[in-house]
Amino acid sequence: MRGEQTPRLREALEDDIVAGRLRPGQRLDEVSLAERFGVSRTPIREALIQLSASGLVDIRPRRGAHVTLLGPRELVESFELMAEIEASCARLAAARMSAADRAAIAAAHAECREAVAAGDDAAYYPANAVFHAAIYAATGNRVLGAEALRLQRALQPYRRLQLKVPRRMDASFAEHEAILEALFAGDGATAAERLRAHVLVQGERFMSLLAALEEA
Amino acid sequence: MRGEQTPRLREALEDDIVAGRLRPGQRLDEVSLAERFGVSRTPIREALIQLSASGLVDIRPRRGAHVTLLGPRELVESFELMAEIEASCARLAAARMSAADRAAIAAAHAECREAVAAGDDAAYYPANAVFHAAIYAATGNRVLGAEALRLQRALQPYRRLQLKVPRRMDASFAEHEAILEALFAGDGATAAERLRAHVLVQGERFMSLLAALEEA
DNA sequence: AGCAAAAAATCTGTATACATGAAGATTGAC
DNA sequence: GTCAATCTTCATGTATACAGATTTTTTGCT
Repeated sequence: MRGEQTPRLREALEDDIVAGRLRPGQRLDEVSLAERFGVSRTPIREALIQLSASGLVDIRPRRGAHVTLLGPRELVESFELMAEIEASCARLAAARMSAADRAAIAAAHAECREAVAAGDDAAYYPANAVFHAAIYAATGNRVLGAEALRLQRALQPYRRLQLKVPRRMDASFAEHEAILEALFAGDGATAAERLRAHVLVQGERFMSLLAALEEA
Repeated sequence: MRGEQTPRLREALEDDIVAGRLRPGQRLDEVSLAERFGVSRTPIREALIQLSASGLVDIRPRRGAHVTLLGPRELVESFELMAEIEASCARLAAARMSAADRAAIAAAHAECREAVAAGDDAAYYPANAVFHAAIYAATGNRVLGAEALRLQRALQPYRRLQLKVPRRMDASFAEHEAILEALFAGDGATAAERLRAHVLVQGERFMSLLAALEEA
């Protein structure tokens, strides 16, 4: 066949993981996946290796590939890294964003507002991701932006759970508003601090949820 | 054979790239590499994919693998990302480092001092890397630390050139001293700012060098 | 009936084979 | 002599084959 299998497979698997159709910890059998996608094991294997590198899949020698299941410690550390990177994005975006960047952020924020007004969790979820991504893009630094996006996707499966926390959506939107205010005022330091806290609180709330779940 | 080839190959190739034996832009022919290491193309291919994910190798469809050659823009952006991450490390390390972490940083700094005293570029180079790595480790955040190390290695091939700038070693060491002072005083904000500047200046100096080279 | 040990089945890791697309060489024309 | 087009060669991408290891199942013993 023509040389287009591996990227397609990687994207398909990535979508499955990020969207939650494949859950953290689940085994990824090469033969089954090969049959499912109608290809041989080779491109499946290559796609899994790539996903392993971006953190979505965990491959251990002779034990196969599994959807990454972060332990409590790694989860806290990952959210902290995310918070630091997003804070950097905010600081740089405040200093550099173009009019188009500003418009994109405002548009994403409006999307979030609509979801909140409608009380629609399912709609807030992607709108939130777009809002954050718009800030990454506004830094003008594509390497930094790509890194932020990679982390965002790696943590997506875990955020899913946490959004079920009551009233989280409203609190999240209020935080967005404060971030946006500082950002548009050109106050990078404040925007960075608020965005850092916004991300960190997600990690903390998730940990609380995790602790509660483990009690049961 | 036993399942130990791919990791070994990845490390060998990574060493070759980071140490400069394989230069940015150089082609990585799968068949030649397979012959050189006495294995088939399969594990070579898997190692290359992994290196591609960590940024050391660039694979383009039907065009083969090459040692990553960052363009001017990507280089500036990568150094900026590195600067942001290292600044975060400094801030967190100042707040959290243990006595052992402090000792490790001090030891690495002493190594750097010896290299400077001896005027030994070749020795300063790895000692500098260890000094920075000690700060990453002192954050207590392994995910963050791993990310910082990954970037450090990806940029290593470019730093090599830049260390040839006259008197850069002395300036670098002086900056280390200022960073260490703030760090040991528990002043995370100052340590972060100094480390950020320390990394950024490397990127800028490199760009000047690059511009000078392109003139010739 | 429960547990342990051995055998069978299965899956991973590596090697090899083959086809398609790309790069280079050679030949022909201007 | 130079440029272009075609053909040849070669490398990548995918498929398939095979060996070793791991896991599961089955069987025998307590």
